[in-house]
Amino acid sequence: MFDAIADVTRRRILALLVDQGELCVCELTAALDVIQPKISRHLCVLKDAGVVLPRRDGTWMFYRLSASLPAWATALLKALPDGAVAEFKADLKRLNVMPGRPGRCAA
Amino acid sequence: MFDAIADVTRRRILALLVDQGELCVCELTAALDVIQPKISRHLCVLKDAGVVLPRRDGTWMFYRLSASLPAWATALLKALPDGAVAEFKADLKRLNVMPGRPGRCAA
DNA sequence: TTTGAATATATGCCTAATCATATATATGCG
DNA sequence: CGCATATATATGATTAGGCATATATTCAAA
Repeated sequence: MFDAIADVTRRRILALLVDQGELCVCELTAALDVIQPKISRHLCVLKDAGVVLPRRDGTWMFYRLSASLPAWATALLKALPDGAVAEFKADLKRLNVMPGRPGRCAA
Repeated sequence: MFDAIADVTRRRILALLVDQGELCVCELTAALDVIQPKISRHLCVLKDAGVVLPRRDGTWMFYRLSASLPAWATALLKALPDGAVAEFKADLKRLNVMPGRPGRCAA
């Protein structure tokens, strides 16, 4: 968990997931404005740490926060969008103006 | 703050400070059973990050948690001794059997 | 059905940078 | 002097980053 939140890019991803619930790689790529392999790598770290869970929907890979986390970790994650991640507002803005955002087909 | 808790040794120090309130370098050295320069270095990181505050009492340098921290940070720190830092119990045990522990002279 | 293209995502490979650590030395206090 | 603490330098290990490429899924066409 501590490794998961040790990196700025991962904290930006987590802040968006706390706020949005579930996002795919291309949405995170657009929101953070960083190249796709970088997003994929950090998502892999978060997945291996058990912090996020993947879900495939056709071509897209959606990631969401894991439900089974210690209370202190959940509390910390919830604090990320509220001031603990400086880039959050800008990231959310880019996400909302992103063209061609995939629709959700519940699993 | 995230840098501060990114390292295991620093988390062990913080867990002890949460539990004990204030400790000097030699106490932390004995409790964690690591060499003194390593403790000093990590305390310097924590001090520069504004997480701990130093106090000199004669030969000893005491460190305590900073009072002005965001709520989420305080909540996180409080969680450290309770399961988030695996070595906490052993560290506390070594602290309590340490010989020649300095007495406190309130500043 | 098979072939091919387009999109989305993951992964090797390499470089650069960051970070923790150890040894040794220096400073400060009694 | 002695004890407690800090710092300087060098080294090793981990890690993020970019680029290119590989895999996977879908859809369209023959």
